[in-house]
Amino acid sequence: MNLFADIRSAVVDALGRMTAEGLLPSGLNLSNVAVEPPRDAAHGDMATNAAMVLAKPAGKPPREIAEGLAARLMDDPRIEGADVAGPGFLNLRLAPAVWQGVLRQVLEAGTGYGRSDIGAGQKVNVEFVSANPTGPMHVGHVRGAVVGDALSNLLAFAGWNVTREYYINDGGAQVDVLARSAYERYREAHGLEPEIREGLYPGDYLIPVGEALKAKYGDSLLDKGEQVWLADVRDFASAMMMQMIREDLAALGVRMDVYSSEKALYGTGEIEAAIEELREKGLIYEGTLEPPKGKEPEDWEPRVQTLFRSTAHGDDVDRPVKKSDGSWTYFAPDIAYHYNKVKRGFDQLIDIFGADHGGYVKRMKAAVSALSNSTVPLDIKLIQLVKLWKNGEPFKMSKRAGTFVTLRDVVEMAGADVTRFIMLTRKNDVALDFDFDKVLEQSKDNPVFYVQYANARINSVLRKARDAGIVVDDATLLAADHSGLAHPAEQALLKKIAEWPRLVEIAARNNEPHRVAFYLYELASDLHGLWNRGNDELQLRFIQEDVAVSQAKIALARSVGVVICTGLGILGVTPVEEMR
RNA sequence: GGCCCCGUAGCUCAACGGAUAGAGCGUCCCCCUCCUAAGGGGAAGGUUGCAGGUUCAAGUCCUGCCGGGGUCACCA
Repeated sequence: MNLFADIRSAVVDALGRMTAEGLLPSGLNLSNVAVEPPRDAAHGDMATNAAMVLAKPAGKPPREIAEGLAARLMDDPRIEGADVAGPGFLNLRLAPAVWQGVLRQVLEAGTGYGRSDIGAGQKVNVEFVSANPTGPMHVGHVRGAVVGDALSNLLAFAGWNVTREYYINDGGAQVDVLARSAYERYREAHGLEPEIREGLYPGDYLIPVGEALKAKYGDSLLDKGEQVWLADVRDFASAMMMQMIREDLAALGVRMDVYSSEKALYGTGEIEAAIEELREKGLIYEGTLEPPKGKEPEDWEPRVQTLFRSTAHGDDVDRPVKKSDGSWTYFAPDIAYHYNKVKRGFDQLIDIFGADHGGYVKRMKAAVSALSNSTVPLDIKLIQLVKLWKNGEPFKMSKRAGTFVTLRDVVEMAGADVTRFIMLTRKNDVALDFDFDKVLEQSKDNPVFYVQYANARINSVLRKARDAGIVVDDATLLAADHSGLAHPAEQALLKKIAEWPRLVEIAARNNEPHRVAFYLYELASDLHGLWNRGNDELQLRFIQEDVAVSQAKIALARSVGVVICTGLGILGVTPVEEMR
């Protein structure tokens, strides 16, 4: 289905024949042989670097290899031209019918066009969001949630077996803080003055938790010491927070497959087992860390700790897994959790972290490397900050939480579709400006609108055509004679559509869903361009006097629409049919 | 100071190790008897922070600097 992969196969076959004829040595490594769209359309439709890659190992000048390759590729009816250019590129020109055939592929496969099997059914776990259950999700979580979800969609589309997972950090001190904060709201629910001391969570969102605690416990917890109520209130409050977080995620269109609890790891022996596993590999020892080089913390004192020899797996220093009081550091359950993922049989792990967690990448990779004997790759994507803007100035206030802007605020102000798309208009490791005014604007400055508008225009064509009595169902469009689609603007659009399967594979291989958003923008741009040329050149309009000609052109428009809908589906954005 | 990310057109950003580094905004010029002008076409604009290295080929990989951000042992 991937035309570029198909032609690459032809190139590899031709190279094989050259080897058989003794023109090339056998056993050449072809992994770097690529077939890709040239940057400059004047270079033809596709280009291969085969001759340059093989020149050295084959001991022949690149141009000589390229000439031989060209001659053999010309036997392929799909290939109309093969010219050696530059330092040894082989530029290929494909028969128009090949490009027109793309329409049949799209109209046959529908939104399955571009689906790939490069994932080969491998099990991949995508862990994302993993916010502490101490309050509503805020802006900082939105981007990670969207990237994780879109990446999951993308990988599934490319043939991976994907599990979306949320790791609930409910085992640390911050849930105790939550409990104490909720307890004050519980007192408040009884008409007492809450004491929201420094360090507690002040947000109004805990008021309902206080009410619920009152409903459940009546006044039985009042005037009791913390040791009486802390555990119960903690569990109760964090469960309510998780409920709220699930609803927040749902509002953004994100659904998790698995929620894993940090707390649930304690007391089950899982942490101990994971550390024991490392110990058996000789990676756990009692020792003292050197103080950080250069800038030594004020209160530094040498201390004997239980350490994980993460330096054996690429980390810079070894990392403590136990505190001096013998309890686990936060890292220990993280190790156990990742070990758990390895044991569940995932072939590949992906973590989506905030950029402020960049310091944990090496140690986490070291742990997974150690525990999986380097068999399970862990890719960690760091998500940079989102800066909110409104009316030309930074937007910080939230009516709901007071101190921070929540996910809900963003979704309610911008809508889930717009929010999701914009969050994917930057690579994950670059900071992103989210301007409420701009993202809601209906103009070409706004990429969401721009892409949606292209789709709306296509639907408009289909409506008009139907009104004119032209049959435009996919089966009819599929059967139409597409050979008239020869104008450069039409061919350009066909080629762009042909790139979609390749784009999917590249994006999936690199775990980079933003590429889909950029592609859709380019595809929409080509559509708008063709559309506008129809203003001057009537023969480029989709709807013509001749029904058969119309159907061919509408097949092109419809195919663009299919790809836009497919791409938006991967991003988790609902296509807009009409934009009145 | 160590480590991580970023540095590309005036601005915001793309570019699986491939050819003459691309879009959008902004600036300038132009296009509505026409399926949605909520759009489109064109011009100008670059030593890809600097210096080396690897490679047939480097914005991309390696080393060292410069600048910005993040992070740095019993917090998660």
